[in-house]
Amino acid sequence: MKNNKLDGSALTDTSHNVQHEPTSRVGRNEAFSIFSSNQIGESNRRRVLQMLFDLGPTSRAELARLTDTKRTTISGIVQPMIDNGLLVEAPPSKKRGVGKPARPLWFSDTAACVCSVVLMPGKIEVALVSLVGELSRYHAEELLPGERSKIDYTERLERMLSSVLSQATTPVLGIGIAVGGMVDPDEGTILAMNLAPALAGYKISEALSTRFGLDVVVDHHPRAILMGERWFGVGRGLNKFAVIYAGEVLGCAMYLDGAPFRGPQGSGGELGHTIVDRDGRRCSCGRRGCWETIATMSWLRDRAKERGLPNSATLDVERLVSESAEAPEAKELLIEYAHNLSIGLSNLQTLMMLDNFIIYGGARRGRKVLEDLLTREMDALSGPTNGSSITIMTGRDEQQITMQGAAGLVISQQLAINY
Amino acid sequence: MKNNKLDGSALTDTSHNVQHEPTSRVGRNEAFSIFSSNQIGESNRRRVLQMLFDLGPTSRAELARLTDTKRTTISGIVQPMIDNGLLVEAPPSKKRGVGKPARPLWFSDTAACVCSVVLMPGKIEVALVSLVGELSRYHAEELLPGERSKIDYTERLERMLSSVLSQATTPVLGIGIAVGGMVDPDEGTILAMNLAPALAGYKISEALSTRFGLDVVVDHHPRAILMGERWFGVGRGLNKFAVIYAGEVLGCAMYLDGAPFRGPQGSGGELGHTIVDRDGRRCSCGRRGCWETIATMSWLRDRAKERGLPNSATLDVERLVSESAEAPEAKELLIEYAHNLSIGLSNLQTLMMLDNFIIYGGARRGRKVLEDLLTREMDALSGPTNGSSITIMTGRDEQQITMQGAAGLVISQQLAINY
DNA sequence: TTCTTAAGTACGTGTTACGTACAAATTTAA
DNA sequence: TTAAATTTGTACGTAACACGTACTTAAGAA
Repeated sequence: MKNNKLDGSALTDTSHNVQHEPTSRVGRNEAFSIFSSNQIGESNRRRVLQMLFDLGPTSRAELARLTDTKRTTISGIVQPMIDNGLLVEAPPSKKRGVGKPARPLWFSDTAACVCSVVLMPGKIEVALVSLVGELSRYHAEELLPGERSKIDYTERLERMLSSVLSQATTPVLGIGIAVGGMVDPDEGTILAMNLAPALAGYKISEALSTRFGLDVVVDHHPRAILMGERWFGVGRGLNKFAVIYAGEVLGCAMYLDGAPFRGPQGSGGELGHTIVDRDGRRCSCGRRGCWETIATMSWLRDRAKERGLPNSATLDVERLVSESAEAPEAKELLIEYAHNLSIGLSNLQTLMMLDNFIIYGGARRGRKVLEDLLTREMDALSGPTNGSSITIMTGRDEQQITMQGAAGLVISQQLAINY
Repeated sequence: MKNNKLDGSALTDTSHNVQHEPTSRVGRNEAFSIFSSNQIGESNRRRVLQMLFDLGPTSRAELARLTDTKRTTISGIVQPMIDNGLLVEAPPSKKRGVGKPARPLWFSDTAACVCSVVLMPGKIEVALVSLVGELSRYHAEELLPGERSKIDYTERLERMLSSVLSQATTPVLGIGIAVGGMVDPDEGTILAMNLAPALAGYKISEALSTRFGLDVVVDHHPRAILMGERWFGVGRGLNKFAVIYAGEVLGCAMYLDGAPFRGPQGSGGELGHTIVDRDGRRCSCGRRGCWETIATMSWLRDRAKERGLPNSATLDVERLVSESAEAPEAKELLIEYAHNLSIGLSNLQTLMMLDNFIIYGGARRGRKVLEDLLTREMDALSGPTNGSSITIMTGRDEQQITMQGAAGLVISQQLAINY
């Protein structure tokens, strides 16, 4: 078993990156359970690590205050982690008051890392991500349409992983995989992948965990972005926010009550296929008037063409924004796009009381202008009755956050508080 | 402190129903927390009680198997509860195999009860509900439109409570209140109540817990029904289901991941005001095309009038169903109603992967016929791709389930697993 | 220099579930 | 009728853990 005490003891295990028995996945809705005294320690270790992630470098005394426990309790929890090299004592903070200066604790640079994979129909990316979110050993390969058999993917993926893992200078906590398709995170299986049908049914977790002896966690692309924001982005410390992927399709992932929302077989959060236009156009899913029928990039281009905008076939949100400064027709279309996007966001807000949204996908290129428009449209929809302030944020570098998110999947599993 | 050990020790407290310090409400998303050994016991006691609620009478050995613990552990947890009279050993079950016969444990009839209140604009209901869901000492009073000042409500409520509480023959665990209006369950405050504006801002929890020395839990009507179904109805043991109140308004309450969904200030689940008809009619909330604009009773009557159905002004779903057997126009309207209802349900299913729905409100009177129509419409919307089977159930006696649900609010709070 | 304040540590205590061994109650088979 | 098998429930010592008190260390303030 690797690192199953979460005190960093695995860090002194020199046999890392070779055959191990991966820790078992424990879901949130296990059958009935009873705590044992042994589990207390495990649970509390996880809680402390989660706090550190959420808060940044924090002293023992501060942790004790926040948890309403004694300093001695925190010391007892973190000391083995320090001894094992997972945590280090940072130098005392500059602004000091009276009394002995606190020594903030933080993750050691050399403590551990996660191996991240982004698996897309035409591209495989692999890298190492440190516990502070830094990428290294990044490597990417493209797969041409002619070379997308199952064996093409698996051989290449395993070769890339071997290469990157062998370059790791710190222990690897696990392999996190973001997939551009449908996956079952519980089973670790790829269910379907557009443009790469050969991968349907691929038991990627089992295959790679057997091959490399590491925990393997899989999830789909929007949820990986969600975890990236949660661990290393603006979602750090937030217990409730959503990532909206607004591009050629409309994806959504939600962080609710301190945990990512996952339905059975990783489903759920299909905001793009909720009905917002009862008598609207037929959607690819068979329903009528799904959100996807009125707020995707292809809708935008179609609409631009209808309205006679120039170069509508290659229109993207960035260009639409810049053109909207001059051309009233472009501005009208931009507003309509924002309005249609805001309908989905508003429904999510009305139903789940989510009020922090991070925008990815093609809409991300609308940046501040689209943010402001969306905020205005949302306020108009919610009305003044709803006092809660809605925050719309534009995502950062999508490639980086996805890699970090794949790492976040592993971190989340390791820190998951199951009992 | 009353019953804060949850082992039934309060049951031997002869001073029940008088001044006590109510236990503090602990939310789910507390700040960071650390377990102590003492809290383990509390947590495990709650888990065992929750199991018993969910499973019905169950022996120690069975509980031990289900929790993957030793029988001795379960014995240690339940013995004080038996000693204190909360639980009793039922006679051995009839169907026996080899070995010593098991003694199922179950709640004692005389163990405890909850005082339930249903507070509606024109009506106050009070009763006692036993831990097995039986109502007693039911008492209701109506308030005429002329007598709805705040003092009218509070005096009458306190008098009714005094009367019913004094008739309790078993200790009262707390007072659960279902309110036909907007409430803030965290603060225990009534935010707004249609037709009874005087009650806005009434700190009902504080007032009653001071007056009667009992824990007071408040929530709104749909969530009370949700809890009624969870503890005493078809939702027993379910971790994921929704209650839909489809009447003059459209309400919704969700049980997700083993807990009722509550947004800040008790908000959330406002499915009725999600947009399903982008260019539809203006809703009372200011938005356009909310679900409420196409699936309420008043929509049904308006539509019946438009279609020239007889006695449309007094139409209800029961009559529509019976008329639809003969009159094609009635049948068409019924189908349209079912379709419009199913849009909201379908969106909930698509987004949150909910697939168990319990229908209350006027739509409840459609019973089997409407259930079947809704199931068919939902299947049509989801398409054959979605293999998950959706279950639509018609609620039972709304008055009874609401009282039981108000009791369930208290039970949930007492059993809440916060750590 | 001395006092005050705060951070971190050493060690004994109480709560808890666990493990082993045992008593009790019933069915099955000789 | 009797003995073995099987299952339920209990007694008691063990180990893990957070807690509480008292202590040491390191800084600023008087």
